[in-house]
Amino acid sequence: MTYLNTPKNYDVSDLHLICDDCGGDQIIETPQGYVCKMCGIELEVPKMEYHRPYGDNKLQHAPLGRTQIGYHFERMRNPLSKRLNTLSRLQNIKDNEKVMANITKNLISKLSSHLDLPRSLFQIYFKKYLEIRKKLSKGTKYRSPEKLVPIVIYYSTKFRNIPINASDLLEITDIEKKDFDSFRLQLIHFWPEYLERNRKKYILKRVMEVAEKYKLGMKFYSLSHRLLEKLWEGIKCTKDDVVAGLISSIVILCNYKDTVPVNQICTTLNIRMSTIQSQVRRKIFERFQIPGFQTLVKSSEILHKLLESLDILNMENSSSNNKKQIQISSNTNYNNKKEDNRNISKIKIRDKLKISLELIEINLSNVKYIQNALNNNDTYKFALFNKKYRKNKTCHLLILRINQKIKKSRPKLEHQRYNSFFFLKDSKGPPQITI
DNA sequence: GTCCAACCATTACAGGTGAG
DNA sequence: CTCACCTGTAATGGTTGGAC
Repeated sequence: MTYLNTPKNYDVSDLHLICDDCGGDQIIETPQGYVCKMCGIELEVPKMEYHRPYGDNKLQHAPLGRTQIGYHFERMRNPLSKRLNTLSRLQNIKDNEKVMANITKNLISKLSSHLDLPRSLFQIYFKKYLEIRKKLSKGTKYRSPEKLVPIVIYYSTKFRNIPINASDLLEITDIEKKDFDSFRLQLIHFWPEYLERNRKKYILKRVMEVAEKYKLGMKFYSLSHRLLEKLWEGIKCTKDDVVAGLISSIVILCNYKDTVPVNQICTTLNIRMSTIQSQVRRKIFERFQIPGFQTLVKSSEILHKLLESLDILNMENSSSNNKKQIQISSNTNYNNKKEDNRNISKIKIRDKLKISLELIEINLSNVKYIQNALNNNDTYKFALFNKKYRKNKTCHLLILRINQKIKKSRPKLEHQRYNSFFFLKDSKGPPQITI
């Protein structure tokens, strides 16, 4: 490759350039380089920028920005070189935190623009980054912007119910998936409010994305919404995208089977269809003890019957007319709030499936699941807190006895959310509650 | 109308990962 | 070490469209 040092006031023809492609000598100069007039090809010969020639008897000064105090040899020859060195060293001293802040800002900008995230979130990311970094002790690996920024961006975005794809994020960052995942457990210490985020809102946003992409309309959305509300307690213990995929797939299989393949929905939500299949098998069929599960698609008719029995498909009767709300009057009303009444709701799964089961949902506020020697395989035990607890440090004990017939299908309790849970019973008699 | 290849959806299963 | 959960992928099945 030939490098040309082209002085001012020269003619391109003086350079005797020849086109690499057609061999023509009609070459013109453009801002991008030399171009053949005949075939329009840009020549491989690079166009070099010309500046004034170097004069070793002059100091090179940059006109703007930081002062450039000559080259090394020039400085050495200068009688004031020691002073220049000192000044140069002083000028280069920078506050480390400022340097890190700049790196962080650049990284946030880069990742946000790659993922098309709203520009308005920039300051939120930066503040959250500083907040978490402050809590991390020096020397910890997550203090570096390369690791902390992706984590902050991911969780801050999800916290605001804006969909974000973790694998896309990981692709353009330096953090390993292993580190990214392991910080999830630590996140609770630095950001306990994250656990309180509105997951349902995020999931419904994902469902809305599916509805818009495949033009399924608002009916699809409202069916999914109702299904989510009815099954929430049983299906919530997994990733948000999986829950969104699960309810979308069930509604698709029941009402839109010929419109969109389930596989497409899963691809849109970045999950595997096999995941949805196992979710349906365990969380719908095994949970409700419905026999006859073959595969996801082949079981669509049974799912349709289930949705009918849950009164989800009947949009006209959308009011909860078959949902019994039972208020338990109690003098343990904490802070005199209406919401603190204990609600017991029953949803009957009708005989279309010939299953005589009832799904009991009990929402309890100010309770704590007791995990100690008091527990055995036959009961759940909860502590009910009230005003008395504050004064006397005493509380009521709520014991829920599990019906022996369905003991095998005892649902797993999530240790983080005690105040609402489901269990199944057969149709004979009410659940036994001892207070 | 039939055949066949290409493509896509679905199913089945092995394997990775992390919690207990 | 076991189990639950999820992912990745090969195998299988079904559909579509072009050639004859």
